[in-house]
Amino acid sequence: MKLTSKGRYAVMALVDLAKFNDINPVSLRDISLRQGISLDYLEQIFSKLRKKAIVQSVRGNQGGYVLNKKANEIKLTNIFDAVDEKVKTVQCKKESKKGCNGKLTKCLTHNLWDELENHINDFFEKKSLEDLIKDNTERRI
Amino acid sequence: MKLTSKGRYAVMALVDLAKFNDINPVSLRDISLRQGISLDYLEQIFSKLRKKAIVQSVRGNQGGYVLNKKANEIKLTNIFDAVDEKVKTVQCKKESKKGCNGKLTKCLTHNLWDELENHINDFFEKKSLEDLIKDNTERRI
DNA sequence: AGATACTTGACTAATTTAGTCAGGTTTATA
DNA sequence: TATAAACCTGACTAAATTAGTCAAGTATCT
Repeated sequence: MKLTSKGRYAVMALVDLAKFNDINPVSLRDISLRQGISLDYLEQIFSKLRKKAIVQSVRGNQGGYVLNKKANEIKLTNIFDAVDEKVKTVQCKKESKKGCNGKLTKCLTHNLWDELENHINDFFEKKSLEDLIKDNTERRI
Repeated sequence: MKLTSKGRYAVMALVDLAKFNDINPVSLRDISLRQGISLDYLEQIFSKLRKKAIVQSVRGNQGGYVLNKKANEIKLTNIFDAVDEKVKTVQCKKESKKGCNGKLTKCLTHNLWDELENHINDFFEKKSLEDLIKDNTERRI
């Protein structure tokens, strides 16, 4: 059970963006340097974030990205959703009609995995970008 | 972020085992048939469970496996630990001395991933095999 | 015009997963 | 004591996923 770096990077990059988001847009190049994430990879990630209206791009010289909403309105759920980071505990959900493992009944542990998914998603729905920034400035080393 | 089938199967198999665990040990063959999990794969999984003293094996004809503790003493944590299903949110933990991403400071979101790991592990520590069986018999279809 | 920055899509190496396969050993029971 | 049921072990592998890289643009500010 692990988090992929795409999801992790997306969050890291947005925290960075939110922190340095004053008058000027923040360039991916800067984020790349500060966070140690490849520029090409960041571009892929931000393309997705833009499509989901989490950030806005500013083209041209001195361009970059800006948050498209207030930091307290951006939840982890939104970010993970944008970059296709999903919580998957089990396959059997998709084949909705049938039960699990091709049987007619629900598998013995079906409810458990549902609970687990909800438990994790709860966490993602409660945390906003604002929380993360606060957390970070308060506890800086 | 997804659960691997090794972890999922381990839990399914143990619930099955606990359910059919009366006088006789339960054979992997039966579990394999009931749960639709390959026998060879089950053997790998049970070998690990046995090494961690979660189950006990009974050899010979009419042999099989038996729980080695009471169902309420076996937590999901124990099971996942036995089969190396780990919750990993980030790599940077291992290189304990240094910060994250090879930098000197903690990465911006370090605390977040710690919290997430704890949040998930909490769930695993609270759920016991007994809970799962109860859950299952109560809500059977 | 030129620099800077975003945009898109194809491609790929490495890793992980989810098993399979082969060849054992042990032991209850007939 | 034969034998079948069941466990035990380790090596192997195909498929999927991840974590990017690479190339070739397009847009826009100065």
